[in-house]
Amino acid sequence: MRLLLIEDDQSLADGITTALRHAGYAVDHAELGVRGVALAQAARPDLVILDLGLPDIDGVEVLKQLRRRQFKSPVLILTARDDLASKIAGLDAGADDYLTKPFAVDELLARLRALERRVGGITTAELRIGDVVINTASHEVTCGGKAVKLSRREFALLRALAERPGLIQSREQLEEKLYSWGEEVSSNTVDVHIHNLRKKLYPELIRNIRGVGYKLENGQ
Amino acid sequence: MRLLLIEDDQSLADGITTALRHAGYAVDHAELGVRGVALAQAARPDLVILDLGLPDIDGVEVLKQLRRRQFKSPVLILTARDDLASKIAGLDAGADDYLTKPFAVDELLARLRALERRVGGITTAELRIGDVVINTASHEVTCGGKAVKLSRREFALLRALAERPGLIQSREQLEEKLYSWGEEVSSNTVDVHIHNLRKKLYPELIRNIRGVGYKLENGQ
DNA sequence: AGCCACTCTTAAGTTTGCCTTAATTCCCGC
DNA sequence: GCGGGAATTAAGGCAAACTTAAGAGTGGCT
Repeated sequence: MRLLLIEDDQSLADGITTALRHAGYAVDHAELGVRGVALAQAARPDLVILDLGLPDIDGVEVLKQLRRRQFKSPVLILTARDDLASKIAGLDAGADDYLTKPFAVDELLARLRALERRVGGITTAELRIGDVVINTASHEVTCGGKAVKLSRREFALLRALAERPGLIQSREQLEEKLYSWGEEVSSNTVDVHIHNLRKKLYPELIRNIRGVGYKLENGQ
Repeated sequence: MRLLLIEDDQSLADGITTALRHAGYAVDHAELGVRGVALAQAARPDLVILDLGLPDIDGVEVLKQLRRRQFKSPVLILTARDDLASKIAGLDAGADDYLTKPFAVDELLARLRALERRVGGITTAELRIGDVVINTASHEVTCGGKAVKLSRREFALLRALAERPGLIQSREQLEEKLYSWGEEVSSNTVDVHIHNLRKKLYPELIRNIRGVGYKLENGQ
């Protein structure tokens, strides 16, 4: 799951970024509105967090530009506690949710999950593939009822596959979902994580199509 | 993946077309707006690349006509660098992305992939020829309900044929669709794959026209 | 701050399965 | 029947995928 954060306050941005990365998101970060618009088009994030109080362009204007360019991913806006006017303007311009500063990171994470679900058309926080159950909120995974402990990357990978069961995704596509800009890997990392997932769950769960990519069996 | 290019500049169109073919797309090409609208309805492409500067109808008008006729596939528009007005008009008329000329082919390919991804779940990724069903997303093929395991090249070949049922395609044309630049083969590879496909599916599916090429029977 | 545990990335070695090649046979049209 | 395109077959080579292990990096705990 790829996410774009448009936020000028460096320390706040750092905090959010690390928290989100820990939660398994690939996070891109822009400090200015113009850069945010560019990044949104280049990186095609699944979610955007947009601070309305940017130093260059007004945040609402950034949002309008995005929507005008057919950018469809949900946008969550961050506003100051008392800035009701721009909050409303933001929602009118196509924001999907808002959060007033200051906020708890857990709250942010919860809202993001809700947004993901809303656009994915999914109603529960659980993904099921065969007898593997993935809880996207608690990051818990069970296989045949037994809890399985997955690391961050393993979880992100499994989830990326589970969101589109049956669909084949290439290594490159999967890497895009796991890694932010400047985090790119240059090895067979995906292979290794796939291997570890197969070991922790069961080998037949993830199938490889030689020369094409990986997919999850379309769970019965 | 089937694609329609509406572009009047012959040399540009040729360049784009070959690049796209090598990237695995089945490309139809129209030089005029009217013809583009007709082809879009006849060929049902999964993606459209539309140059806004056409000699007959205005490109934006083409797009409006398409959308008015319930044409749902994503459309990427090509504009001159400075023609901001028609770019915006294009987006408002239902374009999904744009690219300003001149552009690098890689950029175009990247955008197309992004568009595919965006609509990935929406477009039905199934081709049917008689009782052979080809799922391009999961690379699964069934023949009379039974799953058949195809290798990458076999799948690509079957897909190339199935995208144009009834049309005779020469070995050279098929090779072009299977191999990218610098991968050319110098033997009867296509023959062999055809043979294996016939064995795995059924012999009558693929017909040879002596001296011309191969075709799929126009599914009953 | 320092230590410990855990995870991630890299890279090398191994396995696997597919693709190409090419030789041979088949068959269609002349 | 003859020529040439098409079908068939089998094997070797090769690249993709798998496996393993080690070292770097990270975070957590005391």
